[in-house]
Amino acid sequence: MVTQITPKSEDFSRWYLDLIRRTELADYAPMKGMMVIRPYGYAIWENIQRLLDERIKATGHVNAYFPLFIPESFLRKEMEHLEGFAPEVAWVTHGGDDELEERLAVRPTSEAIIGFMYSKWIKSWRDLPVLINQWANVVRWEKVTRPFLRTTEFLWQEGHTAHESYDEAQAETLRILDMYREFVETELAIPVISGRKTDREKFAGAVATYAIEALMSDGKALQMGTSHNLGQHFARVFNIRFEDRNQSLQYVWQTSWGVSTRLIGALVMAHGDDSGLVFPPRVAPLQVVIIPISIGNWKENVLPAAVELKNRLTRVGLRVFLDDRSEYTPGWKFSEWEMRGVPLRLEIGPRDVKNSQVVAVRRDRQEKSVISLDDLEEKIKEILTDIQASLFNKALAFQTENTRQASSYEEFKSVLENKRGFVQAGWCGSEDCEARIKEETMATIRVIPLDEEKNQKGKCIFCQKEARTSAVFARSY
RNA sequence: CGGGGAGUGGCGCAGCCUGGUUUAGCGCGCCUGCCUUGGGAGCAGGAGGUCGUCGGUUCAAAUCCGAUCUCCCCGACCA
Repeated sequence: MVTQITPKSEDFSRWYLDLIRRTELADYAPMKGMMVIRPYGYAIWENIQRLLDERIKATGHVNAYFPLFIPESFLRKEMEHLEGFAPEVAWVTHGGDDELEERLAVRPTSEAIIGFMYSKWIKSWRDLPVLINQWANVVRWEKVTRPFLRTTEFLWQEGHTAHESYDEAQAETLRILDMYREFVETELAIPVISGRKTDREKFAGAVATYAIEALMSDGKALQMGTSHNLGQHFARVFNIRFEDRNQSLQYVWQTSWGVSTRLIGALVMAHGDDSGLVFPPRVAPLQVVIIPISIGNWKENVLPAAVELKNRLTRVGLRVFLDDRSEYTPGWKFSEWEMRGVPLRLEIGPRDVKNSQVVAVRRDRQEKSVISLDDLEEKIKEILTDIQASLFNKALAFQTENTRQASSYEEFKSVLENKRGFVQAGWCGSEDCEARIKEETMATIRVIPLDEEKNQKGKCIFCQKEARTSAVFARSY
């Protein structure tokens, strides 16, 4: 028997942890909260990087790299920022045996060091906008960790931009938010809700934080990406000034934004099922696995056709693996690759060779179909496109089903207790109501949707006063 | 960081309460050979563990005591 994973329905959390290790996405490192992203998991990150980097560059940004260490005094310049991150900063106090004059923070995020450099680089309105992104690792000493969702060290991209005006910075903040939404929906096949964070939930040092939030299949929400309008907070403390078109000295307006390896955890939790992982073809480490049916002297009768199959598909740019290991039976391989979430499996045996065909089985629906070798490439691409779309549609249907309106606080509590999911309700805007709701239901305001106008406002779900806006609540990771 | 649970070959576990017949055991996996292969095959043989780590009690510690590291669950904090 093969090591089974805990069924998703039985214990979601254990299912998630079992699956990640069993499928070799990641493994625990011996230090608290740290993990190794193994090749199968890292391949997803590489796909995410490639597909997102294209978009970042297409919107005019360029990549650079800033230091891992940030002097303590830099972090102290923006107090709100420091207070927000202080509890989770790792400090370097020694270089070799010598104690440092000033402690260095291992970056929890790079606003401070980038702000310092921007003050050196920006002098004139002609230098603006500065649109820089970096792919990097950051460290946050979290108390509770979970592979991919929250680890002490994680990989991400962080964009840092500087602009002439508030309006321009705000436009950038929203442009990126929408870029993230489009990226996550198109490539990860995960539908999201875009919106603004409340002051309580916003980034330490930002004027406003926007986020995309998705629903995992256990009904809890996960923040998938954030985009911050930093206003002039960092510009003032790092003295990032430019002479504007009217020859007057101005502080720049900044933004910052990021997505992390957490997205890999989201893929697992949004699409996975009891048989294991289910990856959308666009980011799957492998898109097609070919399994030769090993009967008789299959190495002579079947294998050459399987190799040819692999070559044809590789030639058109697909990520293909031919599992020609003779020590495993076809049945074993079927289960194994299903667990690893490969979107499409092609079976080829003597029967298929004779008929110039392959048997295709899609992971999302476990459906078998026979494909003629004559129109192999087009057919496979077609199926992969369909899998990508149907995964998104399935997730969207789930999100729609699990997004509810609450008209009374009783209903609100009951939904969060029994069904979870997103709950839309009126909110008066008071932090007190927000805090009390969290205390009583464990739910937080995930976002205030961007298109507030369209939402029914009515009364605050908690205090019954006139609602200032509609908000989306959920229990979250 | 508080409350609870847990660390025993790669994985899942038993043994611990009541220290010594345990040469630390079982299932899966792994290695070798044969035989199989259209949904996780079978047989035979074999390798692999100073019981998380450090210290203490004892003639004797996987077992009792202390510390520490790590993981999991529930809270407080967070991409």
